[in-house]
Amino acid sequence: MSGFASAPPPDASGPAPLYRQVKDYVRRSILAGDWPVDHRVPSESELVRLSGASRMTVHRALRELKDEGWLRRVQGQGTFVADRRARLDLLEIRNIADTIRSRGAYSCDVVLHERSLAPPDIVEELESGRGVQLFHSRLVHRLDGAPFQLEDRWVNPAAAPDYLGVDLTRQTPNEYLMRAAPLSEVEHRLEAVLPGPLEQELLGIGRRQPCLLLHRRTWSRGRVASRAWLTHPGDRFYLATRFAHDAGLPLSPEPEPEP
Amino acid sequence: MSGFASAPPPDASGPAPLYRQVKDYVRRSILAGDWPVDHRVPSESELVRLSGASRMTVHRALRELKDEGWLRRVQGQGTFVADRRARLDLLEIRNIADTIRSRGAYSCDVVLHERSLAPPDIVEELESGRGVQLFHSRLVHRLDGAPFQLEDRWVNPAAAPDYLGVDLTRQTPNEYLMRAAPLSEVEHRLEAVLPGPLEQELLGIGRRQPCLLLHRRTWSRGRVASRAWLTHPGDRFYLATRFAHDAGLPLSPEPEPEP
DNA sequence: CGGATATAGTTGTATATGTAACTTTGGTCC
DNA sequence: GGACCAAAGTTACATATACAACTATATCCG
Repeated sequence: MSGFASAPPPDASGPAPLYRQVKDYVRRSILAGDWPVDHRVPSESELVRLSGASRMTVHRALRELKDEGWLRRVQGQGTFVADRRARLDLLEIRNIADTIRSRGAYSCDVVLHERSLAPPDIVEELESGRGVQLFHSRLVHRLDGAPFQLEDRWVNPAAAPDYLGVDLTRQTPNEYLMRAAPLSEVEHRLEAVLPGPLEQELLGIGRRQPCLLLHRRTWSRGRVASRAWLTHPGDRFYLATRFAHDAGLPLSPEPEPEP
Repeated sequence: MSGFASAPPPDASGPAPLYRQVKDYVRRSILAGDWPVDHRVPSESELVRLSGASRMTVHRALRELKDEGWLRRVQGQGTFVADRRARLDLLEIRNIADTIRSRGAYSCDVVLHERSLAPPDIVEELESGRGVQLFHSRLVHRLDGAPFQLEDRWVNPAAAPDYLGVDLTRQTPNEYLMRAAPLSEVEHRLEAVLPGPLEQELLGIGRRQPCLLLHRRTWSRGRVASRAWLTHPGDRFYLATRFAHDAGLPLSPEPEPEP
């Protein structure tokens, strides 16, 4: 076997770090279906042998995959493929590209990117004048090639006049807008839906697959800058975050015996 | 300064690992407000001096904090406190019960409220011993009489021994637990699902009605206190946050007059 | 057979060390 | 003054090594 370094980094920024190669190898094996849930992943020493990396490097790769919800590790026992209903953060509003990149290779299809006349309800939500043409884009964000999120967005030309000139494959709408139209306010609404046929096809999902739909509206300089629908298959993991409160513990009652 | 090891592990399972102590120190400094956004965090070598740990250990702590969104690191430059404002939504998810009350008359049916032997996966999630009986409750929260949310919850007796004696029609599980087992940490996971027949009946919804399913796990005093499934018909509003950014203020053109 | 014990294999943490890449700063030279 | 270069300080990656903690299995002994 061994398929290390078989997927060179899509970007040309030199070879990926070793730990990353090991991660990719394991992740690919899972995504390809070679290792089903609860399958026992080669041990650290085994992967050392397979990859040629040191144990610390292999350990780091596996630890990060565990933290990201791909693996389940049991001390004294081994490493296993985790149940994929595990976490992925959607509601973390940082841009989708970073979220995906932290878990695999990011890519996207630009299905639509044009100026067009919006239906009345959109016009109303964007609080723009009637008859004004708006920018409209639709993207499929992909993780390791598989559809991950469908983004349908209307943009207010008054807030981001250059939107049509942006290469959305190099910069997500969110990334561009954050720069071009500094965010002043955001509104979110979350919903569970059964998508229509078009969305089903773009996302590559079945008819009975429920999805999370995140409605999002952003303001900039007192104007509505954009209105987006972010659709996300609901069986592939979801938002998870863990928030520590510090439980009211004293902040530093005991100084430090500094040598 | 120095407040290392000031927050002893809430659980009594021995001292926290070193890298964890360093993480906690940095996180505490941020949460306490000592280090504002863009504040420059002590360098690795500085933290080595302060903590007594090795550089690798300090490096791991900072790297994980970066991965978790607390820090921003720039090679050749330093480590800075990241801007987490855009992630506030996560915190908003906490008070769902209050959300229900704010919309109308609240009532609930207690479908189940007992001590019972939990299936293995639940036991694992609650991190309780095998063979230990746990508390189990299932409620239908109603808004103006109509089913609004289905709550299925397992409670750790070690964290809330009196749970069975609580009148859940007068006090929601969440309300009781907040008092009885002070919250130290929360984990959420969100999912879109098509509920099974039982849930459909309890919620009074149709076969093709997708729902939002919020997984929730709470910690108290170092223990997992409870694990809950909150099911919510997806055609009703679920989460709506609007978050203002202090639009008028410049984005800190002058970050930090660091001596 | 049953139980205690030793052993091998696994993951978790920690350190010491080295190299590479990047940024800022300061100085030198023209 | 301007361009170039060197040095210091920073983060990033990788390795070798060691020990600790935990699990499962095999073995020995009564």
